[in-house]
Amino acid sequence: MTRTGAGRTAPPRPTMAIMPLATPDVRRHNLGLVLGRVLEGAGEARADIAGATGLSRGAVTSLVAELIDAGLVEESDVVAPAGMGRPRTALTLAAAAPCVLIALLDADHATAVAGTLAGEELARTSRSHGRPMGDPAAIVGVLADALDDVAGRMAAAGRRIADVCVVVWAPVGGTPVRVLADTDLAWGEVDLLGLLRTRSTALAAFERAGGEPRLVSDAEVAALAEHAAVGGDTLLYLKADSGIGGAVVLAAGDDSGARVLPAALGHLPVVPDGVRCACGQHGCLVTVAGPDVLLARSGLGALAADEGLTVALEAFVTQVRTGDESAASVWRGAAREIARTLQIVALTVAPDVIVLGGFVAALAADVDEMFRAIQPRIAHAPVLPVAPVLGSTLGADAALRGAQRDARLRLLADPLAI
Amino acid sequence: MTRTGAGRTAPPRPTMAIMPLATPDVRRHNLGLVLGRVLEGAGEARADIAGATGLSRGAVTSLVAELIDAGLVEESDVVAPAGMGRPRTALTLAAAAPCVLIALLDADHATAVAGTLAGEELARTSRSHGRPMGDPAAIVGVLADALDDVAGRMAAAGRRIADVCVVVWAPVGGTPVRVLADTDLAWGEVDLLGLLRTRSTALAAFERAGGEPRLVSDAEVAALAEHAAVGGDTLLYLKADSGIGGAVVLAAGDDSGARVLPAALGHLPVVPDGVRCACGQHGCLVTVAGPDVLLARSGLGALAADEGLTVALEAFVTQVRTGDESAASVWRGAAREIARTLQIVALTVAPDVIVLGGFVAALAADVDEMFRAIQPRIAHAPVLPVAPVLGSTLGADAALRGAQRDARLRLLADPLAI
DNA sequence: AGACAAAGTTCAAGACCTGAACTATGTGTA
DNA sequence: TACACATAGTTCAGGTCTTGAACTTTGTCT
Repeated sequence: MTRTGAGRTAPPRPTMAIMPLATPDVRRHNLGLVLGRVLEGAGEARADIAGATGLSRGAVTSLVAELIDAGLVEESDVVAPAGMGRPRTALTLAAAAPCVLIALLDADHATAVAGTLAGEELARTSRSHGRPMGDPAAIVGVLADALDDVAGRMAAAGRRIADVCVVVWAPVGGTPVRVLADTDLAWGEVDLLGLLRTRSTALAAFERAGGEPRLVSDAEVAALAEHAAVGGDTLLYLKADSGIGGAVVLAAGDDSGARVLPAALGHLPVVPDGVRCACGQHGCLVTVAGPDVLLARSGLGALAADEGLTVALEAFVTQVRTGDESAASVWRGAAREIARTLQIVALTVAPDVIVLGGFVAALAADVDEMFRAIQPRIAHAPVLPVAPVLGSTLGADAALRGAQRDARLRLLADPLAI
Repeated sequence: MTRTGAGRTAPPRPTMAIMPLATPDVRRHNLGLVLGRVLEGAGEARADIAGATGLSRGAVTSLVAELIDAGLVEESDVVAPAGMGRPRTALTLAAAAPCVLIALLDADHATAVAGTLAGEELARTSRSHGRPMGDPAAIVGVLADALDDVAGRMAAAGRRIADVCVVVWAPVGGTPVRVLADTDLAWGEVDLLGLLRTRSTALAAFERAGGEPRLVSDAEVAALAEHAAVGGDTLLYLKADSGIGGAVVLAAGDDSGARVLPAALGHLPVVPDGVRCACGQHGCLVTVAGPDVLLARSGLGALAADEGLTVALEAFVTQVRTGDESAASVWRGAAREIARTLQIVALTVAPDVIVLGGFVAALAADVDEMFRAIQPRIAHAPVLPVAPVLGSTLGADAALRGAQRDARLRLLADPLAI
């Protein structure tokens, strides 16, 4: 043991980026506010927006006019059913408004989706990539094809591309951001955006035009989608598919200030001196509650090998829900460990809600029960309600919807830049 | 096990409090920006502020004039040593500017401190409260006396009170905020602000004047102070005095958007099926690394009973640092558990820095070493540097300084309301 | 004493929002 | 059919703020 005083040093202080505000910043903010209402509400009129945002009607008139000029908003032909007085003119996202591209890489598919700023899906291409272990290049080729296919259809429809977001089923980090050495996917550290840029003409064109594509992990955007769906200020998300991941969403009042912390929940060492994990630690959550472990213990390993993980996990869930005692017993053990993990994290971030995604969504009630059972006295204080553990209702599209939401929040910060 | 579908429901969605911006909001923001520079910099002139903030010199002139009118800023007589040209007129916080009151309750003292917005200490009163277990009312009386004493001195000096912040050595939460059932302090759930209001004329007067006193836990404000001192975007703070607490600071770019999550690190159940803890769980960190456990194991229990916890812990640290093998052995075990706890939390919030406060600050290098030793392969990816574990350099005043900083950040959001 | 340099002030111009007056466009009733 | 009424949307004067350039102030240097 060393006992030298300071020893190591802290990272450099980030430059105090405190910016002054001027009148144009007000305009930008309010434009985002108005456009957000147009996207959110189903055909709101100017008067509705004024009421909802607190802006004066005069200001809304001017802001909407600017958004219409920018080609983002249209006056809908459909005049809302009025009561008395002049009928309201419903506002909608312009039919030819720029779109958002999401490229998603999950356990066995490469999917590209184009959507409107409001989250409506315009086009989708999904291809099985066969999961060639250890070779990101092959997978990237499949993803690039899907992306270019969707981008081509958008070009044919006369839509510009406002944002590109690449979602990958693995942890992500660093600057510039890249896919990290992942123990589940068996990749090394990969500059996925860089690889994709060389294969996808659409991505290359987007970057040449000054766009800045983003790379995110599926857990963080899925958590964002769950937060939008279920609410709450602080949300803890745990997802189990072929591995276990998670994220914490902290919403600063409104959603636009939301911050997402990716959390490596699957590799939380919850069993001291437990089984050695591929990540190098001992007793990680995946070693006691990982999908492959559950399948092997409940005799579904062969099915997984034949039909794939997704099918096997569905079978497992069915067995548990139909009362198969063997499967139920395996699941009880796993649910206990998941509940313990959630408890540990809950003590450090105090979530208002906990959401389970992936195949555990259907079994969330069990985890909720166990989670409540292990609450310490201190957390039972009446003023601090225990967070409910909910099953995701978003299904497989959670990550996709979250990525779209993420793109939208980003673009609303400066609508005229779209 | 129940398997009913949804089962429980999520908490109500917070009302989307997205506010429109108008020109007065710009003014408020920029006033805070300028006042912040005056507080931060040592006698900066208008031109310096213009350069640092990006505001035009004309705007700074106007903003400073308004702050001077409000009695917050003064032109210092001390003209800075100039080179060429007209000498700069240094700006400082006004000599009679309103002050901030901090009332701090720790393991054995009740302390009240008055400070300027810049953090300079104006008055302090500290009294031993004898720690009468189970009786908050007696302690509150001592704290109220200290607070009123300091407030009286401020009144005599002609200072208004801009903010009152009560810091308590225990977890805090709920709405309205209160001290939670705490296992270390042996209190129940206490409306500390309410109790204090009935005993302290200063607090009652402050509230009558429209002020909103705050109640925070020492760990969260101490974490804020450490963050200000050491930097980084995400900071994980663990503090061990008579108990173990912690907090996570997330700075959204600049410091003013910082968010602090109180974390009950001492009650993280890190040893499954371990010793039963007073909180109701098993194997909490305090049961294996709590100060009283360490003292008992190293034969310092009697000293603690005689001379108090602080003295005994100092003795323990000295023994460890001077190579007493018994103490060192005890500490090695505790340091290992602390490092494991930090590792678990680090996997969920990915801090840039970890800071240890309390008596472990002096032994941080050991924890740092162990923390690095248990990093899994995945975290050794070159793009994700392992967070350094640093010992606090702020000492016993960390919570106090953090509370002052918290008050300042709050007041800078609307300087004219001061 | 006069040139020079930098700090600080003043003010016209422009960007925005508010609030009130005004116009547009329906429904309900006589 | 006509007229009152209610609600949506527009226009515009007034007020708040910042910018940027011209101007004043107050020193040092030659």
